[in-house]
Amino acid sequence: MVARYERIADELRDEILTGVHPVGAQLPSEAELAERHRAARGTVRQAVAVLVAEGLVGSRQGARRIVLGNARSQSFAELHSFAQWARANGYRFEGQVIRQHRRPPSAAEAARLGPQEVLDVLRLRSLEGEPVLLERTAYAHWIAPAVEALPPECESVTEALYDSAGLVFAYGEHLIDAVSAGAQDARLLGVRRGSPLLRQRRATTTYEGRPVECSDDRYRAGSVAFSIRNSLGANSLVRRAGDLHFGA
Amino acid sequence: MVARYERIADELRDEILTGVHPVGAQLPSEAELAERHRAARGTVRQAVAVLVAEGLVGSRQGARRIVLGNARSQSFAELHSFAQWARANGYRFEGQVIRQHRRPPSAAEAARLGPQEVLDVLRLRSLEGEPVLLERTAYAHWIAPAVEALPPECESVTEALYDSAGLVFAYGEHLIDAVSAGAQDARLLGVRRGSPLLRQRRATTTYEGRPVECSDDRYRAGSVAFSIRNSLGANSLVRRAGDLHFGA
DNA sequence: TAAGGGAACTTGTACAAACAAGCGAGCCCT
DNA sequence: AGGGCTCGCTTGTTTGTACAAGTTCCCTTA
Repeated sequence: MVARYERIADELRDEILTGVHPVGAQLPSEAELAERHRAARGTVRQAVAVLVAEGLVGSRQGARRIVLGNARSQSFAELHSFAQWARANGYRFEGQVIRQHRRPPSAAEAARLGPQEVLDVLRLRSLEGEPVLLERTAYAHWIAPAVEALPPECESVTEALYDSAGLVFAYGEHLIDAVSAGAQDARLLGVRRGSPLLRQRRATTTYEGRPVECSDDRYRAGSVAFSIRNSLGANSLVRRAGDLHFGA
Repeated sequence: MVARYERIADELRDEILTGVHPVGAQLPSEAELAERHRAARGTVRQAVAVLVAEGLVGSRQGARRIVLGNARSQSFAELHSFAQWARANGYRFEGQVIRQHRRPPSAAEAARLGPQEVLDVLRLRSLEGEPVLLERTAYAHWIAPAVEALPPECESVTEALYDSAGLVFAYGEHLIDAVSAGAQDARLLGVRRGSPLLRQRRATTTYEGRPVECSDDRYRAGSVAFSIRNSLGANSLVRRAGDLHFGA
């Protein structure tokens, strides 16, 4: 059962994406949309709130809402899972475990995942036949057995863990910066040592807030970019000081 | 006049940040919060929705809400304006225009800003005395005079343009990736040619959706990172294919 | 002609009520 | 002891109403 406001949001998003409401144009008023869909104004407001949160629509008191963009914004899953993102965009991709072993957690990992041993996995992923992403992931102790049971060439770890252990990645925190390729990075990604990599460090938890993994993912420069739309009202991406001068 | 739900949100956020509700703990139920603040349930829902959007709180049907994090998330302005971000975080910073001239727009710029001449500004910014950020910004024709009127060592362009022209940057689209430093980048930022830079390309518009600027900002590696919190429900940061194989 | 003052429209905030849906704990039965 | 079930609690969805606040545009007035 899909909620009413979601169906209205889907329909509106579709109209934006197909150009019925081009970029810069005004959206119908809430009253108009409410009548068209035979819904209460509150329901319509929830629907457009979805589009505002996606950055497709701009909204301010007193003025009609306007269309800001017409690019589909992807889901949490696609941000979180390389495989789901690549599949949703129709890319050819592979994955391969290079190394996998248990070890004591680092200080930073212990703070997030707890003091028990973590499962350290080094995974190389390729897009359109070329190596693109190197993942260094530390899995929490309690999920380690399920990860070890996966085949080394497993396409989507996220989906496999859901199927085998019922695990759902629900919340994530991501830190994005640029680093230069180390010796191992360079060898596995097929770039020169010192060449730029886009790094995404992330920590994810289950619905209950239980920590699942910490990861250091490094993308070959030029292979992927992260995109965000924001507005004065609300945004969640923030700039943070790195550790150049500030020792964090 | 601050909205009721915002005051409730502020109070709740404060309780989370000060540890009254530690990470992993349950938040009071909506009914409880409603009674405590003598507000309707809907108003309380609006308040917690703010915190959910900030990534501080996780929410799912049937279960009590839980605290996910306790780091303050910054505002749109701080993401958009280097000066406002640096000031809010108590850093020492400077800015200096290196070069400034009018020129015809590139194809990409013309698509966003229109066919008229743009004002191209090259600006170097430093943090704690070290050069950290190189901004290459193209301002739309209509705002160019106001930008040219600014002093070359202007600290905050965003604020100066608000004061002088009443300009408000309201919506932005950002694309984040890693590139290697070119000759000019290297010289001005004081790094070796080819060393990694974190690049943020952005396009911003006014409230009315009128394009203001396109910019290519390059941060020295290690100086800043971008941070995002997201959840299965909603997120706006997405991964995008770069132009390595896909010619975008 | 230009400035000023509304009036109509549109979005934002707040309240109240009802039902749906999911979670968790405790209870009962085997 | 363990498994299954029910019941109460909690969050999600929807409707309706009322007023506040900001925008837009037209019309009046100087």
